[in-house]
Amino acid sequence: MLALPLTYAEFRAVESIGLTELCRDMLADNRQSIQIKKEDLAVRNLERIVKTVLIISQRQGFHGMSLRQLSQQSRLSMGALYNYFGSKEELLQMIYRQGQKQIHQLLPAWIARSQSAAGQLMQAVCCHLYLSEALVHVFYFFFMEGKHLRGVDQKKAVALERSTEIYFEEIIQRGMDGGEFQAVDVSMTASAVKSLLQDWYLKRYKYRARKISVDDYARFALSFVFRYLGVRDAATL
Amino acid sequence: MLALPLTYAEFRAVESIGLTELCRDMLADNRQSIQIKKEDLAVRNLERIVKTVLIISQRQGFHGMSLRQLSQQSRLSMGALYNYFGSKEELLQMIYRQGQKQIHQLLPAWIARSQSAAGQLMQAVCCHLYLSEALVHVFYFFFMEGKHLRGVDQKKAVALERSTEIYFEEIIQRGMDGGEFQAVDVSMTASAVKSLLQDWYLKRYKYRARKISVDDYARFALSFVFRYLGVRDAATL
DNA sequence: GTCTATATACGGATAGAC
DNA sequence: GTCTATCCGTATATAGAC
Repeated sequence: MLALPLTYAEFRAVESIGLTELCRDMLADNRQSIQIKKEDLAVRNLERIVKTVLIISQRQGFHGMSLRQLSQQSRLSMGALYNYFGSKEELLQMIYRQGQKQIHQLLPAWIARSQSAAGQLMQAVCCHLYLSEALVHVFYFFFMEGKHLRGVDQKKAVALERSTEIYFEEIIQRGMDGGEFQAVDVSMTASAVKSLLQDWYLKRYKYRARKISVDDYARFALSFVFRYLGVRDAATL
Repeated sequence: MLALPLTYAEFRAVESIGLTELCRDMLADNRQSIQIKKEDLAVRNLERIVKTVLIISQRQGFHGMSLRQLSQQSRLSMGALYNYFGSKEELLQMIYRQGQKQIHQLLPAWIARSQSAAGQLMQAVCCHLYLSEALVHVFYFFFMEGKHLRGVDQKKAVALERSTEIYFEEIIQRGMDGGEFQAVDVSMTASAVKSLLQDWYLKRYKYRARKISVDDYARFALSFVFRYLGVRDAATL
């Protein structure tokens, strides 16, 4: 049995990640366009809004969600909503940009905590899975709605997708160069790893139904990839 | 280098799969609700409609597509459109149901062409990849819009997803029982295979940019999985 | 700060001319 | 069979009362 460098519980104890924190940052980054003065109130309402957006979008897509529906389910009037964003499109962008920041901040930091390529791969896989677990709805939203963004935001979404893949490419390449991993197609392997990680939040309902925890999944994904990379006794890493 | 049981070119030569064929079937299955008498004309227009729906939906989602937009881009008037479907919702269902039929018909037939578990796994992976290559836009549409279906169709979508996974579970289980594969978690492994197959049509742009052909991808995916299953010389299969 | 009421545009859908 | 014109509901967004 492969030993994880850190469990989800440990991760959560160290990093404070969640919708509340996300919304606090969101408020800070959009202070000029959000009218509300009282900090607490603003964060609380913003969280209600974002949470509702994520839930409705998961079922109907962001396009399919009307602001009336959002207003009813978040129990904020139409007028009140417009104190928090200028337009429906802007709301989409706000959520999107905030989520992107999280990944950019966390992933490299956690990778740096290990020296060996195998260790870094474990850190990266765990960090990505745990982050997507803490913010499942956000990640799911990203995947489904990212394609509907336009202009600059569209480019940023593609760039984010690419940049996380590059982290994996670099680790795999370093592992091959250092003799830890056997020779493989680096970009294809990184791509496969990414697809496994995405499956976790795209098929959340499935894994929940089967009572697979994120720790279970991390162990499985890592052993799957390590075997391909020819890492014999991943158990002792 | 792993030898594929069949290439994409060979697959296409045997099976006639494409949007035209899909639309011909679609017309046959909805003969009562489609007003148009002339067979050829109906198929041609239906294909224009479906093709346009898939393109617009890929960018904006089905919800985000207005029928006016569909009318303009397909160069059929609003009135004409309504000769081919009764409502926007019905159009979605028509496309969805037709695509489902394809998978249910093809996958089991191709799997049956091989005896060994390893052989069946190759057949299943190739068939799934080639089918999704022939109908990329349809598969992409399925994944993105399947979540927005309601009622019976929602259930059917989940059932389809599950049924293809079961094909893989069965093959892997049989391979383990027969000693061809080493012991693994069957459901997790099948799930991982499925996620690799989905990546092909979900990230089509990426692989096209990198000039990875579907044959390349099939070889990679199979070698990745075979190594996990402990199949030593997949090259000679 | 939050609400209700409303302006304005756009959505799906249909009727009826050609 | 196809088109144009139009109905009518609902969408986003805003103004102004409280």
